[in-house]
Amino acid sequence: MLTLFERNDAEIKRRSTQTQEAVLNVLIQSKKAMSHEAIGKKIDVDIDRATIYRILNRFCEDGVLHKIVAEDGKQYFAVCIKCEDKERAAHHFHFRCTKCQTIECLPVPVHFSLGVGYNVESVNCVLTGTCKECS
Amino acid sequence: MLTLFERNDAEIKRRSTQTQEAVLNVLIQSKKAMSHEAIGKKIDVDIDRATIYRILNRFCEDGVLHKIVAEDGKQYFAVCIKCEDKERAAHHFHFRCTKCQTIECLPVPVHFSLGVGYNVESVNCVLTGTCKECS
DNA sequence: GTTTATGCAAATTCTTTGCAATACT
DNA sequence: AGTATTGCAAAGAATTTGCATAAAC
Repeated sequence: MLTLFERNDAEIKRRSTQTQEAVLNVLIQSKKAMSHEAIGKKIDVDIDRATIYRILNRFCEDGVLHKIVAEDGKQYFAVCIKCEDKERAAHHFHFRCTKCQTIECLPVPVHFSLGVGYNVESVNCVLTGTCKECS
Repeated sequence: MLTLFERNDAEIKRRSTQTQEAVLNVLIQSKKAMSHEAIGKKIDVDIDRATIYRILNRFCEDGVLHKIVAEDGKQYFAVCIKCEDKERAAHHFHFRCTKCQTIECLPVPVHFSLGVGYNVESVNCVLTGTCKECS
C-alpha cells in the first residue's frame, strides 16, 4: 500500500475513503494504465463517473498517479512504481493495446534534446498496436 | 503544391474543390500542425466544422496529412514534407506550444525496440511547453 | 447524369462543474 | 462542527453522422 495520505501538501487536506482506496487498488493490481471506465468496471460498488474522475485527478496532483492521453483522445491513469521523480512521472514511453484497452508503461525513458528556448512542461508518448498477450 | 489529386487510391474518387485547397494551403503555409479550429480561422470564407473534419480525415487517409493527438485531447493536423514514408508519417516527436497553440514536427525520429510479440500500428509522441518564439 | 463534397442540425463521447447531501477528522 | 468527498444532474467541448442540397467530373 502506498503511503497515500502522507504525501499531501501541507496546504491540502485529504481524507481517506473506501472509494479512493478501491480506485487506487485497482490500478496497483492492474499495474497498467486504465481509463476511468475500466477502473469503474473493476469495482463491485457503482461509483459515479464524476467521482472517479475527481479521485483520479486528485491522485495525479499528489503525484500518486500519472495521466496519459492516447491517440483515441481518452485519458488513462497509471500508478507507476518506477516513477521516482514525480515531476517527470510520465517521461517514459507507453504502449496502448487496442484489444485489451490498457496502456503499459514501458521501461524506456523519453530522452530528447531540444534547441535553446524551448521549455518542456510535460511529455506524452504513446505507441499503439497490439501487446504481447493480445497479438 | 502537392500532387494532391493524383495520390488517390484507384478505388476512391476524389474531387478538387476550393475548400479543400484552402485547408491544405493553410497547413502548407503554417508548416506546423493545427487544430480544425485554427485552420478555420485562417480561411476567409466560413467553412463548416464538419466539413473541415471530413477534409482533414480524407487527407490523412490519403497520406497527405498526419494527425497528432495532444495532451489536451485535441486532434492536430500537419503536412509534413519530410514524411516520405507515409506509413510511418508521424514517427517523429512533436512539440506543442501552449501559447501559440500549434504543434511543431521535430526532426527527431522516435526509435524504440519493443519485445517480441508487440505489434506497433501507430506512434503519437508530443512534448508540451512553450516554444522558441513564445518563451 | 452520377457521384462526391458541403452545410446544417443533431447525436455521440469524454470530461468537468454546480450544488446539495454525506462522511471523515 | 467544520470541511473534504460523493452523487446526481447538467453543462461543456471535441468530433462524428444523417440527410438534403450543391458542385465536380
